[in-house]
Amino acid sequence: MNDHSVFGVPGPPVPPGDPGRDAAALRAVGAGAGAPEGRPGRPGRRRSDDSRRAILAAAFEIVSEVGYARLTVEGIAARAGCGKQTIYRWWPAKADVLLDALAEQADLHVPLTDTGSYAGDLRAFLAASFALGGSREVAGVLRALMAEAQIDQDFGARFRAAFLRRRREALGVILDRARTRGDLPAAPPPGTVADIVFGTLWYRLLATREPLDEALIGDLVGVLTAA
Amino acid sequence: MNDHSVFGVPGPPVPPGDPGRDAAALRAVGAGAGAPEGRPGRPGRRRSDDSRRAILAAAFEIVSEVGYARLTVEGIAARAGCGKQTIYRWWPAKADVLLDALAEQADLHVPLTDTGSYAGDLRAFLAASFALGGSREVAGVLRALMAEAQIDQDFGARFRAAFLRRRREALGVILDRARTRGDLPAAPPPGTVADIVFGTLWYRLLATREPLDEALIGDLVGVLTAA
Amino acid sequence: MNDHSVFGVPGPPVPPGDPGRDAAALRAVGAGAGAPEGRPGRPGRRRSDDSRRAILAAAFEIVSEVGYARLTVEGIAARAGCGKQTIYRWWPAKADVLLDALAEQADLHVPLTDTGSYAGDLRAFLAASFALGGSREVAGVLRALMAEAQIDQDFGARFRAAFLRRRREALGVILDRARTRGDLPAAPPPGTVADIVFGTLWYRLLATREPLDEALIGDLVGVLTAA
Amino acid sequence: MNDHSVFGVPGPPVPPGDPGRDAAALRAVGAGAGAPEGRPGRPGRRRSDDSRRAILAAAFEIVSEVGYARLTVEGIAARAGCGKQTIYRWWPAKADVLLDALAEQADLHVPLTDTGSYAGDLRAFLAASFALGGSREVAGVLRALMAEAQIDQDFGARFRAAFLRRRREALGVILDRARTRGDLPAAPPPGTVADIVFGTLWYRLLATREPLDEALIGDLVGVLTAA
DNA sequence: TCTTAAACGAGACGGTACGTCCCGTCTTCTT
DNA sequence: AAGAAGACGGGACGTACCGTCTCGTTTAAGA
Repeated sequence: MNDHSVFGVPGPPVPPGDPGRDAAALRAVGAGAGAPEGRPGRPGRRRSDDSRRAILAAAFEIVSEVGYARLTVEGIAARAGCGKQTIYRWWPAKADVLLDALAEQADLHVPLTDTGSYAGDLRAFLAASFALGGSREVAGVLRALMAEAQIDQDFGARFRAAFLRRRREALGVILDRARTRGDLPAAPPPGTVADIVFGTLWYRLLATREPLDEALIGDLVGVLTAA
Repeated sequence: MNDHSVFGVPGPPVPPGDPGRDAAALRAVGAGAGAPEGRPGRPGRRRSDDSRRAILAAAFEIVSEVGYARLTVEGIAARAGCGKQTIYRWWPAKADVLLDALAEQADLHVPLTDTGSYAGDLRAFLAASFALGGSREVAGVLRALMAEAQIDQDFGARFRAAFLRRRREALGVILDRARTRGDLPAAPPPGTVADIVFGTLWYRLLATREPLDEALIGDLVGVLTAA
Repeated sequence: MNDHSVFGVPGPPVPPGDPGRDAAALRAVGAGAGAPEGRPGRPGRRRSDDSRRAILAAAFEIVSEVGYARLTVEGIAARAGCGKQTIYRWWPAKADVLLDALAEQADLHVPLTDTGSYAGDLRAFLAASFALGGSREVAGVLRALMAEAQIDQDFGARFRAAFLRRRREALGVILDRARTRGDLPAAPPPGTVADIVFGTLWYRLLATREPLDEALIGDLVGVLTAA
Repeated sequence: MNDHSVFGVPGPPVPPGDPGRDAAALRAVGAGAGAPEGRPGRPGRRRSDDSRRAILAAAFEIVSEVGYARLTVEGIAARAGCGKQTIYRWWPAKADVLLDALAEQADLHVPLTDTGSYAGDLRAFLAASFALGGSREVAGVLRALMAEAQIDQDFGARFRAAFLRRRREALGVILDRARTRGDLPAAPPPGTVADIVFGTLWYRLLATREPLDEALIGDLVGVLTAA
């Protein structure tokens, strides 16, 4: 397997053991995006996949049209044609809806194809990451999620676990491979490489809002393969 | 002059020529932190400096105690013992209050002492910047401001102009000096150096929330002086 | 049927045919006092009758204690233990709340018993009307409503339709009966009789604030049955 | 002297004895309309008559244009080109400004010419009173004043003393003359006559808002001279 | 087939904060 | 001392959403 899925990798969508109170929270991150099957052997109506998709689409559209500040749960429900409770039942906060919507709308898969060299792998990884931010809508959602992660501590934890950490793990695969191969520079250490790579990327997105272009990829690869 | 003030450098706080309608909005960013002098030769009660300071202190305290999500204009007014209108009169949004509060509470001056080498200058710059983020309260405010800058477009523009750009300009002084001195590496270009430096810094603050430590300074300086 | 209810006479409180968009506004005047039944066969939580009653009671109490000038929607909500929106959802203005509270608290029914003579009917009508104004609280509410009707044009129209007109209609029944019976004086015409009767009553209430006593009843009946 | 001035009759406009704290309140009612002379032998700037007139005119215009609900002290000051303090210095409430504005704008003098008969005097009195209410603007102001008198107890007392009582006194002159002359009916007593006359008049103004026409005069005179 | 249980749409609920308006007071400089 | 100007502390407005709580309805699983 060459690809690394951002969401949904580690386990089955629904924890089979305990459909308890916190199940929604767990499901909502990384798994809410998956199939909406409630545990099979249970009475009662099943989760509506139509609603789920309508909600994600509505959230993505609204945030694209009017921005995160004007994204409200009531607005999502109205556009999706569902009740508010249906949203609160499955996602703990509107940012989680957006996180799932991102996974639904954008291709978050990072190619981890072995290009034969650390520089090549890095270049491919950066190109794919930059492509993501190339979409105005996706960039807006990413900015909103990172912002909300600062404001809502709980969502921050979920965002780190479900999104940021997986990107770092993906980069980790490349670094492992380079170490095995023997063309990984001694410095800086892998953790710092990740900080520099993702830091630069996010800084462009959040602070300068300049496009993520080819030149930057060259510069970053240059800096990280120099020593 | 060796120091570079983050706020208030380029010009006098109050535009001397035209005390026009939008002066309040202008003053509120980066200059609202300055003295609250309405032009003296004008009728009418003067802006209360007591209130101004009470508001900034209240904002900083509240955000330190309960976080940005629970910082409200009403809460600031209540703690500062002033009316809400007094806040709205001088700051366009609560984030602007916080931006001024930051300038009031934290030492935002960056030392630009010439240490004799690019590496030394960079090391000093990073140490001072990291020291800022070392305070739990200041780090919290910085996170909140960057978050709000993503959510409120107008504040984003003010935040970039009043804060982010000035930090880049400070770093620019170091890079200029290195170029003159002749020990600036050919790559990466200055703009990318800034992206990498600030990107890494902010990424630690926003994403990993790991402490900004000595090791990271060494790694960054190493990477940027290698080529 | 001998009695003439001030509110709710012409039809059932809730128009059975069409529960349209403006139903709330209609219900709020003269019918808001009735049962709070949203049509049963509708989804969604029903209107809370506890809240409705608590709001009316709170409004009446506050206005009795501190006067109409210090009656605020926020105060009503606080005392009633409900949200402000619950008030705004069902009444267009605080005066309408008070109008319903009046109907809830005071006996606004006017006895139209046939006493056998115009003078007797009139005397009974006046006695019942005066009794209303005899309560300090009810008199205060009536003054406030008439005042608000002057200041808020829209409420004025509702007040006339829901209160003033119905009183006139009640008096009209007496006049009709007298005409049929043949003991109605030729002059003045019925409309003027109503103007004189209600005018004198309201003038005492609003302008002189003297008690509405037996002597005045005698004088009025005397004047109107003289010719 | 045949005429009876509504305002300013009983005494000199400025109480000569004590220019104390409450002087403004006293002067403001019925006397604020008079000459704006501060006590002559006093240092300091004299009261500006320009401002006084500008304020009264502004108040009358605003209330005519947008109604009493939207009449604010700030609005008056802005249109009059004066400071708010200048209003608060001379009038205790905006309704008092309006009361003075009414006296300034409308002819409130009631003709007490002796027509030779009670019926004739009454007819002339009513015609003059009805003429007042014929102006849309003046009617609006009267409605607002009576409304405010219900809501603000203190203004109510001033309004009764400065306006309502004087109208009653004017009618009292007619009644006295009729008694002397011998053509005053035994019933109803003078107080009730005033209640009926003014009650009917105000009721038309406040409640039915129908025009005050000739027919009503005839009916009233008929009723009151019948017995 | 009937019962039970869950999810659904709808929408009212108690509540918090918003940003605005205006109050009446308090400086400040000018007349 | 009064005037224009205008900032001040304060209170209420009417609105927007929050997250929760009924409602009647729909859909499934188990009896």
